[in-house]
Amino acid sequence: MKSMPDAILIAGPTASGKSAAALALAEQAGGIIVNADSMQVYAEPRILTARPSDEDMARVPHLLYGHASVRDAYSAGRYQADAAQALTRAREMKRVPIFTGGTGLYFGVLTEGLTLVPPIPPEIRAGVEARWKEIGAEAFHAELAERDPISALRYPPSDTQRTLRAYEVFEGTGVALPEWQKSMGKPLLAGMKLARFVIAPPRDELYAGIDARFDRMVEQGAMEEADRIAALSPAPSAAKILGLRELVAAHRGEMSLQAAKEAARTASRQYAKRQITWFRNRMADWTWMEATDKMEVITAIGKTISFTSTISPSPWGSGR
RNA sequence: GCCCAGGUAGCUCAGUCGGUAGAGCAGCGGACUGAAAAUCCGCGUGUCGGUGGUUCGAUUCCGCCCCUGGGCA
Repeated sequence: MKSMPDAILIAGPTASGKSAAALALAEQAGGIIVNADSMQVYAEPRILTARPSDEDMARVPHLLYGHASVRDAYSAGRYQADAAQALTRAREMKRVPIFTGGTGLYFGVLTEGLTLVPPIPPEIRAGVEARWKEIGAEAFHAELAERDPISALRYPPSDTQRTLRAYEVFEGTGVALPEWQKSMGKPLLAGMKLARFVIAPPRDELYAGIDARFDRMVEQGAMEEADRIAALSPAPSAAKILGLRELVAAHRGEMSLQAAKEAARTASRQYAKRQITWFRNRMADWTWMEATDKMEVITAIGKTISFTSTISPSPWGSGR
């Protein structure tokens, strides 16, 4: 049967309703949902990261949700390996993988690939970070320029994240990052027939949804969850879960709950804006949907898929 | 009622010895290759409370009015 693409990708900003849409779609299409969100991979937080509920997970198989610990350093590289496994698993189960999430870089791993840089040993990473702290951004940037002039030119000293990365790649491998980047690894979904969607509700609706959702999270115990997670000393990758810092501060009485909520909501809105910027400029050729109602979304997706594919009269069919 | 202080960007405020005004935050646009819910870059969005007067010219000086906060009663 050719009615189904090999994989369906659903990208959308936070609180866009993409998870609900993916769930409904997976039920109809006999699919399996694969996470493409950098924060929903963690096991300990559930409320703060808006992970699918146990009930949802029971309805349709889900992969890569809560399979890592906040204590571990997660990364795009690890996601690549995990997603490859998930893809294999979906094939074994004969279910269409529906990659769902909001992390543009992770979708990049799926559709564009990642440079094959060897893993950098944690000791080296720690050493590089210590060096940065010791001599300061400007001097650090100057040292980077001696090792990797191209990256130093590309990234300003203020871009901590990228200057650290370039520096540690050189320290760890003896080869500059741009050298590595000349050869790109194969995209995980290379050669597959894809149906790609971006769910983008109108900005004001999205923001209103974000605000309402954060209140709901707090009612559900997000503050206690935040405190529990902070106690685990999460790795840097997990420590930036939106709202975590604010709610911990509120829990300790260093900030009013009101102020914490306000700050977290603002941070979430800013995040959604960044996501939209990525989608708009990097996923311009995907199919865009404004719909906020999940039924509208799956109907729209169904139409697109049946239109794209040729033979089967029923896009959802028994499809195997 | 009287006396002080203040009314300038969405918010908190700076400033103009008279030549139509800027910071932070928010917001908007953009970048993005292993921490990406991260990191970084760019953009000021305004009847300067209202109304008269002085002046070539008033957000700025003067009068009156309105509003807010504090004090005295």
